[in-house]
Amino acid sequence: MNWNDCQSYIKINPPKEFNFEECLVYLGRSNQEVLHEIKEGSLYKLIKVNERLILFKLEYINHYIKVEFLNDIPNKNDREEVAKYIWEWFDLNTNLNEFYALANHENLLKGITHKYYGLRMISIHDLFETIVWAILGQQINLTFAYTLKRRIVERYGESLIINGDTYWLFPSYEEIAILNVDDLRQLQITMKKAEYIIGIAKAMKTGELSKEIIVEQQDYQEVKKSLIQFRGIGAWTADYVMMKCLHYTNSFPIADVGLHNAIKQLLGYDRKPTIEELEELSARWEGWQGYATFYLWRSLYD
DNA sequence: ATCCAGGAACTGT
DNA sequence: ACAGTTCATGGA
Repeated sequence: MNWNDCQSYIKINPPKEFNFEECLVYLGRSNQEVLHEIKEGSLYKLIKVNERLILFKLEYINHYIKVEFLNDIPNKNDREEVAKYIWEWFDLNTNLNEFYALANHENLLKGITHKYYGLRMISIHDLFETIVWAILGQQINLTFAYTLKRRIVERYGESLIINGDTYWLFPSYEEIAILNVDDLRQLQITMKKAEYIIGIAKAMKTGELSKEIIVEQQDYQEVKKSLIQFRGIGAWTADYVMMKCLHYTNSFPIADVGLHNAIKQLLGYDRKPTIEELEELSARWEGWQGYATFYLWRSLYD
C-alpha cells in the first residue's frame, strides 16, 4: 500500500494502471445506489472503522486520490484503516499489466481493455453485503434488486446525516441474524431469499462463515466449494463473491446474464452465447477471468 | 400481455 | 449425473 498521511486528510498513490473516471462510471451505474454517492466527479462514502463512523470524500488530483474526512478527523490508526479500505475497494494490489498483455492477444478483450484502461475491480469490502447483494440479484432484474437493497439498507442499516444529506451503511450480519423471514418478506424479498439471507447472517454470527475462514483455504476450487455449502450460494454466487469481495482475479461467473449480454453486444450476435462458446472464448483468459468479466460488464454501461 | 431478469434448490429419472 | 420445475416479483 502506497499512501501519505497528512493528518487532516490522506493521499492514496495508486499504481499507474488506474483511472478514477472509469471507476466512477462503474460506481455510478445505478441512480438507485444508496451505499455511495457521486457528485461533481467526487465520490462520497460512509464506512465504519473500529466502531466509529467515518464519512469521506474522494477526488483524483495530480495522480493521487485525495481523501477528505467530512465528519470527525479519525485518529492515526483509523486513518491507516481508511487507506487500507480504499486500497482494497479499488483492488489496487492487483498488477493489471499481466491482464493487459494477455488481453492484447484476445479479440474480445483487446478493444475494451484499451477503452477502459485503468478500470479496477470495484470490490465490496464486507462479505455479508456481497453475499446478500448476490442473493438479492438472483433471477430478478437489476433495477428491482437495487430497490430491494435500498429497502433493506434503509430499514436495518445505520446512517449518518451531514448537511441534510443521509449516508448509509449496509446492515451488519448481527442485525439481520435476529430477524424472522416475515421481516424480510415485508420488503418484498421472496421467502426463499429471506431464508438464505438470514441463514447466511446466522452462519456469520456463529463464526461458521467469515472472510478469514473462507480465504484460509486459498485454492480457488476449495474456496468455491466451501461457499457453495451454504444455502442460497450456488456456482454463480460463489464466483461473484470471490470476484467482488475476495479478489480472486480468476473467478468466473460463467452463467452470468450480464456477461452473456455484453458478449452478445460486442460480437453483434442476435442471441446470447452458449456455455460451449463461452468456454471457447475464455480459454485464454486463465488467471484473469474475473477481470475479463468485469470489463465486459463495464461495456454494458456505455 | 408476455417474456425475462447479474440463479438456486428441489424433484424425479 | 442430469433435466425439468418451482420460487416470486417487477421492469421493459
